Amino acid sequence: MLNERKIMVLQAIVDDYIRSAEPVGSRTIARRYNLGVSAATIRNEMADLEETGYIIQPHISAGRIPSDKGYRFYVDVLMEPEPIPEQKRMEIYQRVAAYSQEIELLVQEASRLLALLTNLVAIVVAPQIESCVIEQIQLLALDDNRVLVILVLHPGIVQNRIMRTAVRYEPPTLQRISQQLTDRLRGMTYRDLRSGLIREIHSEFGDLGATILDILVSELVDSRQEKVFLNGANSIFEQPEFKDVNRAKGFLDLLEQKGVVSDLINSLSKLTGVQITIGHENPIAGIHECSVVTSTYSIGNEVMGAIGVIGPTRMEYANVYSVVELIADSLSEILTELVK
Amino acid sequence: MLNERKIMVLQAIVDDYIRSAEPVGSRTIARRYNLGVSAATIRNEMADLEETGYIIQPHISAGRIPSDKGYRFYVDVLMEPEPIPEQKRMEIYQRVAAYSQEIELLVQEASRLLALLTNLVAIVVAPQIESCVIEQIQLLALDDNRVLVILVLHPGIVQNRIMRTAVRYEPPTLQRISQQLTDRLRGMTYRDLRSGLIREIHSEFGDLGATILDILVSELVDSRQEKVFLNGANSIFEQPEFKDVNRAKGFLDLLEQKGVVSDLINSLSKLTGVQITIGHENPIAGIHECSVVTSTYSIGNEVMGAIGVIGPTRMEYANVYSVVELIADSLSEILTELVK
DNA sequence: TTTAGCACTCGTCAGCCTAGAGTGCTAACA
DNA sequence: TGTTAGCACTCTAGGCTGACGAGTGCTAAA
Repeated sequence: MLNERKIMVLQAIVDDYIRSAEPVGSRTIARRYNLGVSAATIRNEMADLEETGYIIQPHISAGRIPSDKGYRFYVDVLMEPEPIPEQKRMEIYQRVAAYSQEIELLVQEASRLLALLTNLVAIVVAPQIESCVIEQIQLLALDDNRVLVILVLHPGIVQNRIMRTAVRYEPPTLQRISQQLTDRLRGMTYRDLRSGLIREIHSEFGDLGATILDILVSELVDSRQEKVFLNGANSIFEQPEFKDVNRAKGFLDLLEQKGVVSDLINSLSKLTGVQITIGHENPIAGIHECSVVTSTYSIGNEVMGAIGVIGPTRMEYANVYSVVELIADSLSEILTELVK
Repeated sequence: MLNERKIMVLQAIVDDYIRSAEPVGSRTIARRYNLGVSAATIRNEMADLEETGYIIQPHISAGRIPSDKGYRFYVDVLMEPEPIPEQKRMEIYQRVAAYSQEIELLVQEASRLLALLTNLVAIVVAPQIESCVIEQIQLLALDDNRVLVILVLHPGIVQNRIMRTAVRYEPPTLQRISQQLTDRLRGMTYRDLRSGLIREIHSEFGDLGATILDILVSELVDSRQEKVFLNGANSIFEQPEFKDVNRAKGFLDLLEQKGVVSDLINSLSKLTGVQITIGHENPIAGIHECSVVTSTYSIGNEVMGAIGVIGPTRMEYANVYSVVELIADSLSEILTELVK
């Protein structure tokens, strides 16, 4: 469909536009990229490219910019992921690894780094405790009327909650109940807990045990809404497409609605590896002029969450691709190592 | 110094400017606020007010806007905190209280609410664990080479960290060490731990105990940098003073440097009650055109952190004052109740 | 002391113009 | 048949201008 020269012209347009954010004219291409033909010839090719939908003319006397279809072709066919030098790879890995005491901090740092390296808005969905396996439940007497409930989930996630009690519970009692609960629930996931099973188990325990089960389930309600972190929201002001305040504000407001972002990320990260979604390919209206680059991160073989960036369709795909991939991989590696 | 009428004129200027964000002219005042005198008279008064520094003329043929000194007078003398209807007070209290399972969530929610109600950027400094008293230390075997260290601090703050060990520790051993550490450290603060004391204690314990002490101290390093939450950063775009993208970006970038904000808040919240700092009164260059309204929140009688908003000097002081006060009070009340 | 009137100063905005970039078309050329 | 040069045309960005309106300070009269 596209002959050699058309492809070269398209590539020149995409490259130039990504760099300059200005519509690219035929003369610019002829001058800057020496394709061996004159501007007039390039004009003809551009007319064809426009007719087949790869490029767009914002107004009649302007240069051309890539369409979503043009970017898609670029990403699928032309783009070569920009290699990241080994030293830089190490640096990034180290910097993320420095936060490996706590999973949430780790993920946050990955997000921050991602924003920094791409100059885009970084989005990270924290590990989803829904599908984590319960490892241990421990109760701890704090004083006469407070008990600390500690829940340890498989890949090293610890959650706790303080519970009020009417009477004092002695350590041996708590120890016994801890053991009972652990024996009964070990190996289950949060998801299992929610599925009616809870009611069945409820009766097996005394008052305290039942109350704790309730706490676990209500905890679950919190965890249902995934934790999403945004980073580098400010950096979008560097992009000329957001020089208009209202547009920038609209975009940020949209991202602020956390449900929106996690839906987006989840819908995109069904597949493994780096996914690129361009403009109107995005399921959410309102970001039809944005592209999203995501990947998932895992512990062992299990996908734990997603990470990605969002920015204008005009973004440095080759670089962003590599960075997202690298950070997702680093994260997986560190997390896997962590729970080994 | 200021006679009755000058005060009325000043009040009119401040009120009108806060509302409209446009320089206020003498005719506007004469028309809108019926002071019983003509525009010309008001002009004379305004000339005097300008000479004594209460108002400023942005350019020669414009109306007047309040200076920092003008706002200061307004805040100290003229302003009456805007009463919040009982029903709304309840609503706010309830909404914050809904998150009382966990202190950090609670504080976050207060911040979110503050941003929502004031349309400004809300800043909250989370409880400072530095000055919290250690209540209990508990060790829990997770598996052959991981031990969970749980630290319970006095006002209901729980921290945990997973520790790698070379060998397996049996529950009784861990129980014994937990008890030893708790006995020895109970009643101390993080701050105490840092102060050389640690080395002294170090030798009293075996390998594991010493390692755990180290973890507590390194935990401390993290906690040193206070947790600061920003909320509602987007809302500043609604303020006309930030209609310029670069200015807005500069402001947000400044706030992003978390050290800056916590220094700011700390320096302002030495005193109890609501503090208002206007324009150049602020210690930080870069926000000389902003005002900051802060208050502290406490558990019992001990100040735990600070909460506040930052926005352009032109802000609805009366309303913001009341809201900040209410939320700080609610927070204190809920937290105090929580640890009782 | 207050007020009306007047001359004066600016900032804003619409309208106009120009320079520059870019196009499509046509005709000539290889 | 594909390529190129030339040309007329279109459109935007940006600068300039002049009218308008808001606002002031000053003066003189009440």
